[in-house]
Amino acid sequence: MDILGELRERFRTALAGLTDSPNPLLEMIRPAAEPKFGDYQANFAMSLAKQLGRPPRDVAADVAARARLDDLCQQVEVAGPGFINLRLRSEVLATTLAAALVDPFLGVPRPAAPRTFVIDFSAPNVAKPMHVGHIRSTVIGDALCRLLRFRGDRVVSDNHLGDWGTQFGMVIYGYKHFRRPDEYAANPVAELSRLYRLVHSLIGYHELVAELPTLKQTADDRSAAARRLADQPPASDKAEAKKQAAAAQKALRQAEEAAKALTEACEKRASFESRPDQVALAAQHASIGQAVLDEVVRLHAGDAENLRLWREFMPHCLREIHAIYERLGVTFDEELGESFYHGQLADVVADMEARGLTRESDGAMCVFLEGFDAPMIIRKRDGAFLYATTDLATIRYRVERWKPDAILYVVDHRQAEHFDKLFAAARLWGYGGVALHHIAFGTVLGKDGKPYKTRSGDTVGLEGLIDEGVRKAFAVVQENDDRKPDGSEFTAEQRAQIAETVGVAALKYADLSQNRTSDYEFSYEKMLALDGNTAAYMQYSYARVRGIFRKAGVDSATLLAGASGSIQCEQPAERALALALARFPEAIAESLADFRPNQLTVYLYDLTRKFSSFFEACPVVRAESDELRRSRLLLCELTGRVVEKGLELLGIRVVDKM
RNA sequence: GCGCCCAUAGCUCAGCCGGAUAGAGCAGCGGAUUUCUAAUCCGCAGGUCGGGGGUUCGAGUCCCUCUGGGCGUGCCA
Repeated sequence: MDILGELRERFRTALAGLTDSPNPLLEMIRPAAEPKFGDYQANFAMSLAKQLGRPPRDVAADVAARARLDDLCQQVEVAGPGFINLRLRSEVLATTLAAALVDPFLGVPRPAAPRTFVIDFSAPNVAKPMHVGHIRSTVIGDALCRLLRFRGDRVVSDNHLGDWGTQFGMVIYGYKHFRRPDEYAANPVAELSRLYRLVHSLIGYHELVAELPTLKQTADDRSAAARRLADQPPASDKAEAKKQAAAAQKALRQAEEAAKALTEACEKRASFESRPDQVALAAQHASIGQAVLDEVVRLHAGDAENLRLWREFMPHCLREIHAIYERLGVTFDEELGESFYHGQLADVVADMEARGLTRESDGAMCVFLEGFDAPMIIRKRDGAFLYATTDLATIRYRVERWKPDAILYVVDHRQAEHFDKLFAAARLWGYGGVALHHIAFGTVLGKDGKPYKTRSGDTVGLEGLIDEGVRKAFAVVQENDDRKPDGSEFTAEQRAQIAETVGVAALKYADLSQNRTSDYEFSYEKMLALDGNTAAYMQYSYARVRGIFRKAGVDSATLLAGASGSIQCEQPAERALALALARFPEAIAESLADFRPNQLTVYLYDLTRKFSSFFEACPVVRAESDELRRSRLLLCELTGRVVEKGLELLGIRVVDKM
């Protein structure tokens, strides 16, 4: 049973006749802020009293009486200005948990009308190695798929691969000019990756050199501006003088930043130029940037050679990223990348044109949208299409093929404006029937508060990130196993397996436990911490549950098949754990209300803490009576299952021992 | 310039649609182990929720404004 749902239904009946819109009021029934207020509290009486023009406490008492809660609550009291505090009967907890124990959905109610979601996430460029920037989309998107499916909705997960853009132009150009045939034959993925990096660095060098004069100019301008402000005589007015000082400070800071940027650029150039072979290559390929774009144009135009190379490279690139997905435990129903939509783009533009939605401007085909300064460009002056065009084609395809109720885009918050425009354009185009959501997330930052990079300023590869996490996890596993009082219990292979599970879990959990909208600071130390809100803490709780069953010599199946007997909640720690277990449905609902997996991590942390307290306070195997032992074993069993399921919904695995 | 986002304990962060005395972890301090995994538990200390104004019975949460920071901003994705 979903207790909160049941309480709301009781109050819905009680509110009949008092208000025409009970839903907002029912939303105000929630878990109690503090244990001393009970288990749940209803906060709507103050607001309802206002509407009715009656004293809030009277309204609260009246509605509480009409809700007929006696069978659910052992105590219902009106407190403060009109809060209704509710304390559940222990029998209600016991029957709720008994039902959850035999329910594959652990008490989470089935939806009356399942909906269909298309979830667009991960979407890496396949021509270059995945990096830290892909972790959030991949992990959050996967968790949302799992959560929605568990709730009973239909989900189509779609990896909208970047398989048709500039990155492929780089690889093709690299292959044509720099390939090492032997290495390509031996290890195509590594060689393609090398070619990508080489071309990328050559283009980067040329751009850097081209950019240098501008950087120098900016640095000079800012420095002059800062000096000018610093030399300004202070204003006589105090407030004005303060403002002046602040402006001078700011100008100085900007000047310093510009100078730093210039210095860094010069250092970068010097570093590149310290290798004569690189300089020679750069000189030989002076217009490599344009040449790469030309390769892309040829590919898009159907050039036989480039298309052949693209078809040859794709399987290698896909194998590379799939290896990472496998390690992360992430799968997709579809992987329809940009290339899939290529043939549909001209028609998208033609169709929108035919409907009178477009207007030509400076040679580009545009959709002008109300509320936006800049139009959405769907065909460039040179005739090429853009990602906006592909995104529109993708919406049309998805709507026609899957008829979804909603499409979710799990994409970096920096693209918010793009999606605002895209969704507005889609509505204009006639696709207003499907709900379109941008599930935005923040940036992964380094210790310096800037986007996470290696010390030399390169992006951090995702595979290396996982390896490092697993390596650090291994050290922890090893240390703890060595320290066990009865001697270590794992083989080297077991240690490695545990480390892989714990390390990957730490990485994913660290990401999922953040509010997705905020940036967060990446730290191995934090994510692999042994306590606090970390994956290891959850996994440890699960392992402890399994440990109890091993010690008790009971397995879950025989426990459940055994003679019935209800769960007791005499001890505060037992009751607190029972209540937390009964709230699993609320946690699922809360996580999906605004697509925030961190709501589930908050719940799991609360649950496992309560389990730890229970573990300390309440002996299970050595309980005073068989009845109590059985009751506690049932609590442990459900805890294990909820933790395992909760982590599974986050894409995280458990281990029996650690 | 315009637009969006952010500012909560020393640090990293929660805080749901406005609800009672703002919560965790880390770091700090003090306890607990002959006991089912101490990868743990219990306790102490730590706050002008960036400043100011407003709406409300009630504001960290909503509105206005200022300050500081991040991001985006017509032919990249």
